[in-house]
Amino acid sequence: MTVALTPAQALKLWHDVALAMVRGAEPDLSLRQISILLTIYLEAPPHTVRDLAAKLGVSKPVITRALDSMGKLTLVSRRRDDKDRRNVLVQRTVKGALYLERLADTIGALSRQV
Amino acid sequence: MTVALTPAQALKLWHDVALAMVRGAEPDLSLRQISILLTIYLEAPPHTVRDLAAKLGVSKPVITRALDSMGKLTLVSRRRDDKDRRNVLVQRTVKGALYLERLADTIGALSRQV
DNA sequence: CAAGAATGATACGGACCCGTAACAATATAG
DNA sequence: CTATATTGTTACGGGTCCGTATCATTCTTG
Repeated sequence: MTVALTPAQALKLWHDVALAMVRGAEPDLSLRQISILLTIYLEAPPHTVRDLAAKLGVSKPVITRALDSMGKLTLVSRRRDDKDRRNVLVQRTVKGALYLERLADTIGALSRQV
Repeated sequence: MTVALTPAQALKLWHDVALAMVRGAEPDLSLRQISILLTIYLEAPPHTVRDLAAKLGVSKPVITRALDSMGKLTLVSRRRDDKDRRNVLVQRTVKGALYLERLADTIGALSRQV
């Protein structure tokens, strides 16, 4: 089943969700951080710093720093790859899953009001 | 006609749109800035600094600074209220309208792929 | 092995944003 | 007219993020 939002519906939904996130108690993640978080949780592992940087079109330090800050919030975690110890594998956490679950509920609920 | 996104659809849509915004050439606006911009363009005027601060649940300086930076990008403009010269009325611009038009198209197109 | 490539992290200088507190301009109340 | 309230802006100290360049570690190649 396809969704097919009209432009007006799209803007209203984006407005409502952005407002809910700004007003909400959750720490304000940047658009880049949210992109990284969603990529980790929606796409198939493994996720390396290099892959994420390429996917987002940003430099590697941007990813490293975003993982630092989201790691402090325990939204993601990092582990060395035993196969190739140069790589770092980015992994999901319970808290990160809960965060996105709440986000999905928010978007879903607001989508019913557009 | 209602939209009713499932949680999985909601996250995928948010992921795709966030990724498009991060990868896009547009200047990266923060979530707060986007909230302000959408409020100005979607809700009925007049929009004052005080009203926007209350609506977003942030302090007035946050609004002033966001208007400064978005004003530099000519996404919004400001004008004194002649009725009460303490007030500042936030106004739309052609460039701001085009920015949101592109955003709406992006969301609309990606919504058809969830 | 040794030399080169690849990966992620760090250093650095600059830009931006935050929240609190003060401020100038304007309006309102007494 | 003076005192008070309201509005938006600015100042300040602190934090975060950016992009570039550099670094340590690890792998690969010859």
